[in-house]
Amino acid sequence: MAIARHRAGRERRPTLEQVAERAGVGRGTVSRVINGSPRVSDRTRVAVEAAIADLGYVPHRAARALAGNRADAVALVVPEPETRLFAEPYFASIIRGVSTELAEADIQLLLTLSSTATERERFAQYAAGNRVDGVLLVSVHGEDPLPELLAENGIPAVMNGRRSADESFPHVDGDNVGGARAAVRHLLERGAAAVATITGSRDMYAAQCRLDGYYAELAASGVDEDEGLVAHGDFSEEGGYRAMYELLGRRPGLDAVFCASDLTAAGARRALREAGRSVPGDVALVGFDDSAIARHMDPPLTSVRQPTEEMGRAMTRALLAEIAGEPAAAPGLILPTELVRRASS
Amino acid sequence: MAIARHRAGRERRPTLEQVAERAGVGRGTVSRVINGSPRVSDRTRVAVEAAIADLGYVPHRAARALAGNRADAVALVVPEPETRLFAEPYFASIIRGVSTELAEADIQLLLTLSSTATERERFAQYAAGNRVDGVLLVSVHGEDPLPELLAENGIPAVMNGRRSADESFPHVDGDNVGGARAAVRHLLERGAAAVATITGSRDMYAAQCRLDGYYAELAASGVDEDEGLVAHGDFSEEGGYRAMYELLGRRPGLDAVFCASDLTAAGARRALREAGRSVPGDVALVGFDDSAIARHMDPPLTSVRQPTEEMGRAMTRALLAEIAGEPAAAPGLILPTELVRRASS
DNA sequence: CACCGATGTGGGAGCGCTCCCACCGCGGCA
DNA sequence: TGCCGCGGTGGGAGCGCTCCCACATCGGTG
Repeated sequence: MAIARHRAGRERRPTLEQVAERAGVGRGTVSRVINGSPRVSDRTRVAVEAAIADLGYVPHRAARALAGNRADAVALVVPEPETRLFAEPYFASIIRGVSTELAEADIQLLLTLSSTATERERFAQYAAGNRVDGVLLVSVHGEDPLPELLAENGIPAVMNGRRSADESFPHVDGDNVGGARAAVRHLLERGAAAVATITGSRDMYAAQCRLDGYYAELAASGVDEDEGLVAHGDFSEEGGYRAMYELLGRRPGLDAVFCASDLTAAGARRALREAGRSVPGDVALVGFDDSAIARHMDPPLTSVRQPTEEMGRAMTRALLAEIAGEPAAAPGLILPTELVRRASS
Repeated sequence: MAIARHRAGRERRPTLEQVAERAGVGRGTVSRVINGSPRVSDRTRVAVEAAIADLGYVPHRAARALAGNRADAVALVVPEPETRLFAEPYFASIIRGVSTELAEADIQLLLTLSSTATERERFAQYAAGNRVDGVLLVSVHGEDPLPELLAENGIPAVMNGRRSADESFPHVDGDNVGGARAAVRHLLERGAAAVATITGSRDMYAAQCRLDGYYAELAASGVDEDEGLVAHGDFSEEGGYRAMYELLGRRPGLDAVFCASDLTAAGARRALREAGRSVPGDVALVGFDDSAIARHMDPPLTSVRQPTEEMGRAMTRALLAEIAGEPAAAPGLILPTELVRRASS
């Protein structure tokens, strides 16, 4: 029901009008100075700036938004079931990237957790209700109606990641294929004879890419594929644990495993320990995401890091461009990943 | 420089006026219905609600804010150097609590990362510029000028944690003393003969509380204090590592350690492993915060969990009450903590 | 010397709401 | 019957901006 009462004792802030009076100019001129219009003489600009400083004037956001038919704010939408995302450095640094980029443009960041599909539809409504200029989407699943809802309503939006190879929605993603290739190449270079992999959820495109990268690197290195070395996980620790046992049962001689996520690697590591295999002595292990777990595993886990902060910045820049009506250069942007070597391989 | 151009193709949303016309009433009446005023007859209310539904009307936030002299938004301020906070489930679930509570009140959440002290002052300016109705503060350090700046400007604010025992600023905190006591009691009950502790940064009040709890529980259990069993860390892994070696040097016979944070415990665990001590066989280990690391340590770490989601909700409720001008019931609120038992003890 | 465009500038007209005052109609009371 | 009070209602006035049109002013041009 929103906020009911006015606060007492909060002094009234100076208005444009007062600045204008003080500077001895008209309202329009002050507005021009504030918005960096070139159509103001230097002398006038200096005088206005002085008045602004004197009065400690700060533009009133709501008034600006109302008059200018914009919000000067963008929303970052996070699926509620995945607030675990917050627990990832991945996400933290995306936010940092978004935040710095927005600060430069003097645009506010609204954080929205949406749980149900209905709530996401409601959000599209709200977004349309002139509350935000654009939307940043994180962790979008295949069935999520939000991207299309936003598109229908003509609300600029950019998502993190892709839902398929030919994603038409504007997006910024890390190079999953390249990261997986680097990981596998690293294992091969270390002399691994049988490199296995534990995949992520099969219905997620990122998991598919990481598997593709695995195959691609093997092919490039002239190593024959062996389906017995591929086990399916679901990005979870438990999935990694089960898949590792599966692999050990099928190919006891394997000496390296590329896991589709750090959590998966943690599960695999547990299974390996139970099975009496040492890491990296018997089996070398590489994960993906470079999350907090990776650094704190025993031994610390080699992992693929995505340029997350830069991804946040890139998403934001793309969104601001879209909002400004600039024609999109490309539907999406793929940023390079990096292998972080630690003791597990 | 804010957003320059208008978007094309975005259909114009219906206004209050149009709803009024459709329902055959005046603007004021529709406004009353929207704001839940009791001074509307049932028949009129029904008619207006029907018109709202027909038109898919959504109030225009900026217009509301401007006319009503409020923002319907609160800011959550996170010190930039501590975006590592994001990587904590602690923080993630505070956000979840804040977010759900705000959603119920239909108030927006603004996320602000502020790095430097100057930037924090600038933020106080902005906050005063009618951008937000209130502010939530996380991870406030002793020298931070922001709380006082906000207070001077009469901006409602609530912080998470305390800077000292007699914190006068409105706050919500977890029961650090109680949590530490529970941890130590647990270790004693398991039969530990010599319970050591590794503290957090000495200049942080939370660290002091956890140490106080350690002493308090020992006293309550009739165990004599032994300064040799207390080593100082700084909440970091490296600090825990060093402190653990210090302890092992001084009291080789210790068989339990209460660590002021999970990260500290991870460092201690590494030192113990190097020293050939098993966990929990030789030494039982307990951490604090119940972070992601705790679950993924080997063995999984017993840790003290704070009711973080509830803390987020409580902070928000307190803030909304303050904004509404309700007299604060108490300067602060302390919520109980809980010991999560795992294999490390 | 009249005319013109390029610069600057002032200020009216809104943006979509909330607030509040005026007003209407009705029942109860003297 | 006349008057008061009150639940309900309409709509004017503004919130602080941006947009844009109108109006200087000034140096070239023909």
